[in-house]
Amino acid sequence: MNRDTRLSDVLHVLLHLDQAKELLTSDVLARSMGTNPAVFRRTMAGLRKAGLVRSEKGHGGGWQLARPLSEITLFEVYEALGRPNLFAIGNRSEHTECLVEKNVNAVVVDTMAEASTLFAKRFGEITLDQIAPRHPVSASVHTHK
Amino acid sequence: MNRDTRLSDVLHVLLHLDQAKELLTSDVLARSMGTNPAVFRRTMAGLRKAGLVRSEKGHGGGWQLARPLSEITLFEVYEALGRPNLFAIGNRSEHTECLVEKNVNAVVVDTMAEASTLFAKRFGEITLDQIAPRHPVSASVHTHK
DNA sequence: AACACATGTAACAGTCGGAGATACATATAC
DNA sequence: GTATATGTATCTCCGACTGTTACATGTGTT
Repeated sequence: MNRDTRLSDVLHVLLHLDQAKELLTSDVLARSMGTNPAVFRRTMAGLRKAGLVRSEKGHGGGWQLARPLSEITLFEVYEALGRPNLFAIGNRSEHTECLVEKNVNAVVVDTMAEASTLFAKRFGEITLDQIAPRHPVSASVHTHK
Repeated sequence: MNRDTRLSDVLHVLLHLDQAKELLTSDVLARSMGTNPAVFRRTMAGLRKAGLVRSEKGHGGGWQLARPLSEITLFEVYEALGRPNLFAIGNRSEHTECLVEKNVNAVVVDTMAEASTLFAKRFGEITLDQIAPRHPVSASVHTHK
């Protein structure tokens, strides 16, 4: 399956936004993310609704952080993306008459729930400033390729 | 993304195999799994190679357990399937020059590794007899729909 | 007002991996 | 030899993220 890279993509962008003094355009940020502006805006829409970033239209417009990195947890970012599915595995049918299948489903679901809790815990503990490089090497946004 | 249901499918089948006195055919087992014989055989091929089950060709042939449920862990089954990918999320590129991206990738990868360890631990602790219903309600294999 | 610039979003094609389906070779019991 | 079952190759189907194009909306400049 194709890996859903939105979380890591968006984190990357947020850290770059923090290093920037002015607004950065979708065009520039999409390039740093390795994709195109439309995909970028689609992905960032949730973060804007969640109040993590602001965007300005028109001449001189672009994107900026709405809060300092220290006040944004990784979990909030994950939620703002719409809590995308974490797992590639699962049960064929959630509701079944078969007792055997019920037991199997329970084991798989329980383990996934545990893992899910672990994700939530770790992500909730980490604020974005903890991920930012201590001594920013460059204030410029790089481009891919 | 489509959920990979092979693990739960196969567990389901193994528990039914334990309840059966004789060999069960791919046709019967595929029906109980809710799929068709070819998919079933493709999925079970790994378990046969791993020595968890045996299969006999020809008239009166079919499948049987090669070991008692108490000597098969959930983790062994997972391995026999070829350790299918557990997660739907990931990083866009594993190797990058960007320091920011490196940090982000590390956080995501580390958390996934932790979750992966949790899966391995839980799965390793559980033998299949622990999932089997205590008092088998029926020795017959049900069919879907 | 006209224009350039930037975001917002809809609509549709591309991609990748599991799942479904068919065909056919191989092996075994009767 | 025939019926029965597995073993496997080869397609197509499907769903979710990704990529792309097109166009509407809003904003600053001249």
